[in-house]
Amino acid sequence: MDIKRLEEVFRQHNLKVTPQRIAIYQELINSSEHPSAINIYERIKAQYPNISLDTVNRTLLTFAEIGLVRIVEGRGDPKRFDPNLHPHHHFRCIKCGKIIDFYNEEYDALDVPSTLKDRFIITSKRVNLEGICDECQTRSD
Amino acid sequence: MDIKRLEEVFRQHNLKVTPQRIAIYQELINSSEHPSAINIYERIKAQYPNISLDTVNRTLLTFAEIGLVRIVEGRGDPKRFDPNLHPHHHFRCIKCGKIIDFYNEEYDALDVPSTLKDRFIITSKRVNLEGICDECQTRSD
DNA sequence: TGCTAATTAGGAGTGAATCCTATATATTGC
DNA sequence: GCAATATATAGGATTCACTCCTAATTAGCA
Ligand SMILES: [Mn+2]
Ligand SMILES: [Mn+2]
Ligand SMILES: [Zn+2]
Ligand SMILES: [Zn+2]
Repeated sequence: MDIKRLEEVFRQHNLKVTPQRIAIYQELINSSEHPSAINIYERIKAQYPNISLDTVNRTLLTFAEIGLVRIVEGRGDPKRFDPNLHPHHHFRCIKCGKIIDFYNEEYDALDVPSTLKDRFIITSKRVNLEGICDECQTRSD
Repeated sequence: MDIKRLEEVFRQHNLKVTPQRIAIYQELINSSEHPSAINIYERIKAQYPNISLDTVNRTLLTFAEIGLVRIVEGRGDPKRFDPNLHPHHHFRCIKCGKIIDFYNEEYDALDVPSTLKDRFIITSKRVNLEGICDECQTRSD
Protein backbone atom coordinates (compact mmCIF):
# COMPACT_ATOMS: atom_id res chain seq x y z
CA MET A 1 0.00 0.00 0.00
CA ASP A 2 1.50 3.32 -1.03
CA ILE A 3 1.30 6.51 1.00
CA LYS A 4 -1.45 8.05 -1.12
CA ARG A 5 -3.66 5.05 -0.48
CA LEU A 6 -2.72 4.96 3.17
CA GLU A 7 -3.75 8.59 3.60
CA GLU A 8 -7.05 7.79 1.94
CA VAL A 9 -7.64 4.99 4.42
CA PHE A 10 -6.91 7.32 7.32
CA ARG A 11 -9.36 9.88 6.00
CA GLN A 12 -12.01 7.24 5.37
CA HIS A 13 -11.86 6.47 9.07
CA ASN A 14 -11.70 10.11 10.18
CA LEU A 15 -8.16 9.70 11.35
CA LYS A 16 -5.84 12.62 10.85
CA VAL A 17 -2.88 12.08 8.60
CA THR A 18 0.08 12.49 10.93
CA PRO A 19 3.74 11.80 10.22
CA GLN A 20 3.83 9.42 13.16
CA ARG A 21 1.01 7.29 11.75
CA ILE A 22 2.66 7.11 8.39
CA ALA A 23 6.07 6.29 9.84
CA ILE A 24 4.65 3.55 12.04
CA TYR A 25 2.87 1.93 9.12
CA GLN A 26 5.97 2.12 6.95
CA GLU A 27 8.12 0.61 9.65
CA LEU A 28 5.62 -2.22 9.93
CA ILE A 29 5.51 -3.07 6.23
CA ASN A 30 9.29 -2.91 6.06
CA SER A 31 9.57 -5.76 8.53
CA SER A 32 8.51 -9.31 7.91
CA GLU A 33 8.85 -10.78 11.36
CA HIS A 34 5.54 -9.63 12.85
CA PRO A 35 7.07 -7.09 15.24
CA SER A 36 5.73 -6.00 18.60
CA ALA A 37 4.91 -2.39 19.50
CA ILE A 38 8.23 -2.11 21.29
CA ASN A 39 10.13 -3.43 18.26
CA ILE A 40 8.53 -0.75 16.13
CA TYR A 41 9.12 1.88 18.81
CA GLU A 42 12.84 1.09 19.02
CA ARG A 43 13.29 1.25 15.26
CA ILE A 44 11.28 4.37 14.69
CA LYS A 45 13.25 6.34 17.27
CA ALA A 46 16.01 6.77 14.68
CA GLN A 47 13.60 8.87 12.65
CA TYR A 48 11.50 10.31 15.49
CA PRO A 49 13.67 10.46 18.60
CA ASN A 50 10.83 11.91 20.66
CA ILE A 51 8.07 9.54 19.68
CA SER A 52 6.44 7.91 22.67
CA LEU A 53 5.77 4.25 23.16
CA ASP A 54 2.18 5.16 23.87
CA THR A 55 1.83 6.69 20.44
CA VAL A 56 3.26 3.61 18.76
CA ASN A 57 1.08 1.30 20.74
CA ARG A 58 -2.09 3.33 20.39
CA THR A 59 -1.48 3.75 16.69
CA LEU A 60 -0.96 0.05 16.10
CA LEU A 61 -4.16 -0.74 18.01
CA THR A 62 -6.01 1.85 15.94
CA PHE A 63 -4.67 0.23 12.79
CA ALA A 64 -5.96 -3.11 14.04
CA GLU A 65 -9.38 -1.60 14.76
CA ILE A 66 -9.79 -0.27 11.25
CA GLY A 67 -8.50 -3.50 9.76
CA LEU A 68 -5.27 -2.07 8.42
CA VAL A 69 -3.22 -4.60 10.34
CA ARG A 70 -3.94 -7.76 12.27
CA ILE A 71 -2.81 -8.85 15.69
CA VAL A 72 -1.13 -12.21 15.40
CA GLU A 73 -2.49 -15.04 17.48
CA GLY A 74 -0.11 -16.21 20.14
CA ARG A 75 0.05 -17.50 23.67
CA GLY A 76 -0.21 -14.40 25.77
CA ASP A 77 3.12 -12.71 25.24
CA PRO A 78 3.48 -9.20 23.78
CA LYS A 79 1.13 -8.47 20.92
CA ARG A 80 2.64 -8.81 17.47
CA PHE A 81 1.34 -7.02 14.45
CA ASP A 82 0.90 -8.14 10.86
CA PRO A 83 0.38 -5.77 7.94
CA ASN A 84 -0.21 -8.66 5.53
CA LEU A 85 -3.94 -8.71 4.87
CA HIS A 86 -3.88 -11.46 2.26
CA PRO A 87 -5.37 -14.71 3.48
CA HIS A 88 -2.51 -16.58 5.04
CA HIS A 89 -1.57 -18.69 8.00
CA HIS A 90 1.24 -18.85 10.53
CA PHE A 91 3.80 -21.22 11.84
CA ARG A 92 5.21 -20.13 15.22
CA CYS A 93 8.39 -21.52 16.71
CA ILE A 94 7.87 -22.37 20.37
CA LYS A 95 11.60 -21.96 21.05
CA CYS A 96 12.52 -18.63 19.48
CA GLY A 97 9.09 -17.10 18.87
CA LYS A 98 9.65 -16.60 15.17
CA ILE A 99 6.41 -16.38 13.18
CA ILE A 100 6.46 -17.45 9.56
CA ASP A 101 3.75 -16.79 6.99
CA PHE A 102 2.53 -19.46 4.68
CA TYR A 103 -0.16 -19.64 2.06
CA ASN A 104 -2.44 -22.61 1.58
CA GLU A 105 -5.59 -22.74 -0.48
CA GLU A 106 -6.98 -25.79 1.27
CA TYR A 107 -6.80 -23.93 4.58
CA ASP A 108 -8.31 -20.78 3.07
CA ALA A 109 -11.21 -22.77 1.69
CA LEU A 110 -12.20 -24.47 4.94
CA ASP A 111 -15.89 -24.32 5.67
CA VAL A 112 -17.11 -23.03 9.00
CA PRO A 113 -19.45 -25.60 10.55
CA SER A 114 -23.05 -24.40 10.27
CA THR A 115 -23.67 -24.89 13.99
CA LEU A 116 -21.17 -22.07 14.49
CA LYS A 117 -22.16 -19.98 11.49
CA ASP A 118 -25.75 -19.97 12.68
CA ARG A 119 -24.91 -18.85 16.17
CA PHE A 120 -21.92 -16.52 15.75
CA ILE A 121 -20.72 -13.90 13.32
CA ILE A 122 -17.39 -15.21 12.10
CA THR A 123 -14.85 -12.52 11.26
CA SER A 124 -11.65 -14.53 11.08
CA LYS A 125 -10.57 -18.07 10.35
CA ARG A 126 -6.92 -19.03 10.65
CA VAL A 127 -4.94 -22.21 10.92
CA ASN A 128 -2.10 -21.88 13.39
CA LEU A 129 0.78 -24.31 13.41
CA GLU A 130 3.34 -24.49 16.15
CA GLY A 131 6.55 -26.33 16.54
CA ILE A 132 10.31 -26.01 16.34
CA CYS A 133 11.87 -24.11 13.48
CA ASP A 134 14.84 -25.30 11.44
CA GLU A 135 17.29 -22.96 13.14
CA CYS A 136 16.22 -23.99 16.61
CA GLN A 137 16.52 -27.67 15.69
CA THR A 138 20.12 -27.14 14.62
CA ARG A 139 20.96 -24.96 17.57
CA SER A 140 19.84 -27.49 20.20
CA ASP A 141 21.67 -30.46 18.66
CA MET B 1 -8.79 -37.39 34.67
CA ASP B 2 -9.19 -38.66 38.23
CA ILE B 3 -6.83 -37.88 41.07
CA LYS B 4 -5.15 -41.27 40.99
CA ARG B 5 -4.22 -40.79 37.35
CA LEU B 6 -3.21 -37.18 37.97
CA GLU B 7 -0.82 -38.24 40.71
CA GLU B 8 0.67 -40.79 38.35
CA VAL B 9 1.27 -38.09 35.76
CA PHE B 10 3.00 -35.92 38.35
CA ARG B 11 5.24 -38.78 39.37
CA GLN B 12 6.02 -39.66 35.76
CA HIS B 13 7.41 -36.17 35.38
CA ASN B 14 9.21 -36.17 38.72
CA LEU B 15 6.85 -33.60 40.13
CA LYS B 16 5.92 -33.93 43.75
CA VAL B 17 2.27 -34.52 44.52
CA THR B 18 1.27 -31.41 46.43
CA PRO B 19 -2.22 -30.37 47.50
CA GLN B 20 -1.77 -27.09 45.63
CA ARG B 21 -1.07 -28.86 42.35
CA ILE B 22 -4.08 -31.09 42.73
CA ALA B 23 -6.36 -28.21 43.71
CA ILE B 24 -5.21 -26.10 40.78
CA TYR B 25 -5.85 -28.90 38.34
CA GLN B 26 -9.28 -29.61 39.81
CA GLU B 27 -10.24 -25.99 39.67
CA LEU B 28 -9.22 -25.94 36.03
CA ILE B 29 -11.24 -28.97 34.98
CA ASN B 30 -14.25 -27.69 36.87
CA SER B 31 -14.38 -24.64 34.65
CA SER B 32 -15.16 -24.62 30.99
CA GLU B 33 -14.33 -21.07 30.08
CA HIS B 34 -10.58 -21.40 29.67
CA PRO B 35 -9.66 -19.40 32.77
CA SER B 36 -6.56 -17.30 33.33
CA ALA B 37 -4.10 -17.83 36.18
CA ILE B 38 -5.75 -15.01 38.10
CA ASN B 39 -9.22 -16.53 37.62
CA ILE B 40 -7.94 -19.78 39.13
CA TYR B 41 -6.12 -17.94 41.88
CA GLU B 42 -9.25 -16.05 42.94
CA ARG B 43 -11.35 -19.21 43.04
CA ILE B 44 -8.85 -21.36 44.81
CA LYS B 45 -8.40 -18.89 47.65
CA ALA B 46 -11.66 -20.16 49.14
CA GLN B 47 -9.93 -23.49 49.71
CA TYR B 48 -6.37 -22.25 50.19
CA PRO B 49 -6.50 -18.70 51.56
CA ASN B 50 -2.71 -18.44 51.62
CA ILE B 51 -1.93 -19.74 48.17
CA SER B 52 0.18 -17.32 46.20
CA LEU B 53 -0.47 -16.16 42.68
CA ASP B 54 3.05 -17.21 41.83
CA THR B 55 2.27 -20.78 42.79
CA VAL B 56 -0.84 -20.81 40.65
CA ASN B 57 0.93 -19.31 37.71
CA ARG B 58 4.04 -21.43 38.00
CA THR B 59 1.95 -24.55 38.41
CA LEU B 60 -0.17 -23.83 35.35
CA LEU B 61 2.96 -23.22 33.30
CA THR B 62 4.42 -26.48 34.57
CA PHE B 63 1.23 -28.24 33.55
CA ALA B 64 1.57 -26.72 30.09
CA GLU B 65 5.19 -27.89 29.86
CA ILE B 66 4.33 -31.49 30.61
CA GLY B 67 1.36 -31.34 28.26
CA LEU B 68 -1.28 -31.66 30.95
CA VAL B 69 -2.95 -28.45 29.81
CA ARG B 70 -2.66 -26.18 26.82
CA ILE B 71 -2.32 -22.44 26.62
CA VAL B 72 -5.10 -21.10 24.43
CA GLU B 73 -4.13 -19.01 21.44
CA GLY B 74 -5.22 -15.43 21.69
CA ARG B 75 -4.19 -11.93 20.87
CA GLY B 76 -1.78 -11.02 23.61
CA ASP B 77 -3.95 -10.67 26.65
CA PRO B 78 -3.56 -12.77 29.80
CA LYS B 79 -2.77 -16.41 29.15
CA ARG B 80 -5.75 -18.72 29.33
CA PHE B 81 -5.50 -22.40 30.10
CA ASP B 82 -7.29 -25.39 28.67
CA PRO B 83 -7.37 -28.82 30.32
CA ASN B 84 -9.16 -30.36 27.33
CA LEU B 85 -6.57 -32.42 25.49
CA HIS B 86 -8.90 -33.94 22.95
CA PRO B 87 -8.36 -32.57 19.45
CA HIS B 88 -10.60 -29.54 19.26
CA HIS B 89 -10.73 -25.99 18.04
CA HIS B 90 -11.82 -22.63 19.39
CA PHE B 91 -14.16 -19.82 18.58
CA ARG B 92 -13.25 -16.61 20.43
CA CYS B 93 -15.62 -13.68 20.79
CA ILE B 94 -13.81 -10.43 20.04
CA LYS B 95 -16.27 -8.49 22.21
CA CYS B 96 -16.44 -10.43 25.46
CA GLY B 97 -13.41 -12.71 25.14
CA LYS B 98 -15.42 -15.88 25.62
CA ILE B 99 -13.71 -18.95 24.17
CA ILE B 100 -15.88 -21.82 23.00
CA ASP B 101 -14.70 -25.32 22.14
CA PHE B 102 -15.85 -27.11 19.05
CA TYR B 103 -15.03 -30.41 17.44
CA ASN B 104 -14.57 -30.91 13.73
CA GLU B 105 -13.10 -33.91 12.02
CA GLU B 106 -12.33 -32.07 8.81
CA TYR B 107 -10.21 -29.61 10.75
CA ASP B 108 -8.52 -32.37 12.73
CA ALA B 109 -7.62 -34.18 9.52
CA LEU B 110 -5.96 -31.22 7.79
CA ASP B 111 -2.62 -32.05 6.23
CA VAL B 112 0.39 -29.94 7.02
CA PRO B 113 2.00 -28.78 3.75
CA SER B 114 5.18 -30.73 3.11
CA THR B 115 7.24 -27.56 2.64
CA LEU B 116 6.55 -26.93 6.31
CA LYS B 117 6.76 -30.53 7.48
CA ASP B 118 10.18 -30.88 5.88
CA ARG B 119 11.58 -27.78 7.50
CA PHE B 120 9.91 -27.65 10.91
CA ILE B 121 8.83 -30.04 13.64
CA ILE B 122 5.11 -29.45 13.96
CA THR B 123 3.74 -29.94 17.48
CA SER B 124 0.34 -28.29 17.19
CA LYS B 125 -2.23 -27.58 14.53
CA ARG B 126 -5.35 -25.64 15.41
CA VAL B 127 -8.04 -23.77 13.56
CA ASN B 128 -9.02 -20.59 15.34
CA LEU B 129 -12.23 -18.79 14.55
CA GLU B 130 -13.04 -15.32 15.78
CA GLY B 131 -16.11 -13.22 15.68
CA ILE B 132 -19.05 -12.04 17.73
CA CYS B 133 -20.88 -14.47 19.97
CA ASP B 134 -24.66 -14.78 20.15
CA GLU B 135 -24.90 -12.98 23.47
CA CYS B 136 -22.82 -10.04 22.30
CA GLN B 137 -24.94 -9.75 19.15
CA THR B 138 -28.09 -9.44 21.24
CA ARG B 139 -26.50 -7.10 23.72
CA SER B 140 -25.37 -4.57 21.13
CA ASP B 141 -28.67 -4.42 19.21
C1' DT C 1 11.78 -40.77 61.77
C1' DG C 2 15.16 -37.89 59.73
C1' DC C 3 17.42 -36.19 55.48
C1' DT C 4 17.33 -33.70 51.28
C1' DA C 5 15.79 -31.73 47.37
C1' DA C 6 11.65 -29.77 45.57
C1' DT C 7 8.06 -26.62 46.45
C1' DT C 8 5.66 -22.85 48.39
C1' DA C 9 4.33 -18.02 50.34
C1' DG C 10 4.92 -13.53 50.18
C1' DG C 11 7.01 -9.66 48.75
C1' DA C 12 9.91 -7.27 45.33
C1' DG C 13 10.87 -6.46 40.62
C1' DT C 14 9.99 -6.31 35.61
C1' DG C 15 8.00 -5.31 31.22
C1' DA C 16 4.05 -4.43 28.38
C1' DA C 17 0.17 -1.84 28.03
C1' DT C 18 -2.74 1.85 29.34
C1' DC C 19 -4.06 6.20 31.40
C1' DC C 20 -3.52 11.17 32.22
C1' DT C 21 -2.95 15.80 30.84
C1' DA C 22 -0.64 19.74 28.98
C1' DT C 23 1.05 20.86 24.51
C1' DA C 24 1.07 20.55 19.57
C1' DT C 25 -0.98 19.93 15.12
C1' DA C 26 -4.16 18.56 11.17
C1' DT C 27 -8.29 19.95 9.33
C1' DT C 28 -12.23 22.92 8.48
C1' DG C 29 -14.52 27.16 7.54
C1' DC C 30 -13.82 31.73 6.71
C1' DG D 1 -3.68 32.14 4.30
C1' DC D 2 -5.59 32.40 9.10
C1' DA D 3 -8.05 31.32 13.14
C1' DA D 4 -10.90 28.01 15.54
C1' DT D 5 -11.31 23.46 17.18
C1' DA D 6 -11.24 18.83 17.55
C1' DT D 7 -7.79 15.32 17.37
C1' DA D 8 -3.33 13.51 18.33
C1' DT D 9 1.05 13.37 20.68
C1' DA D 10 4.86 13.28 24.42
C1' DG D 11 6.16 12.07 28.57
C1' DG D 12 5.35 10.59 32.89
C1' DA D 13 2.42 7.90 36.10
C1' DT D 14 -0.10 3.90 36.76
C1' DT D 15 -1.88 -0.67 36.17
C1' DC D 16 -1.64 -5.35 35.34
C1' DA D 17 0.18 -9.81 34.50
C1' DC D 18 3.60 -12.07 35.25
C1' DT D 19 8.40 -13.39 37.10
C1' DC D 20 12.09 -13.41 40.39
C1' DC D 21 13.97 -13.94 45.04
C1' DT D 22 14.53 -16.12 49.41
C1' DA D 23 13.37 -18.09 53.71
C1' DA D 24 10.28 -21.50 55.43
C1' DT D 25 7.81 -25.71 54.47
C1' DT D 26 6.93 -30.22 52.80
C1' DA D 27 6.98 -34.56 49.89
C1' DG D 28 9.46 -38.51 49.01
C1' DC D 29 12.83 -41.53 50.30
C1' DA D 30 16.26 -44.21 53.18
MN1 LIG E 1 1.60 -12.96 8.79
MN1 LIG F 1 -10.69 -25.63 24.61
ZN1 LIG G 1 12.96 -21.16 16.38
ZN1 LIG H 1 -19.26 -12.27 23.24
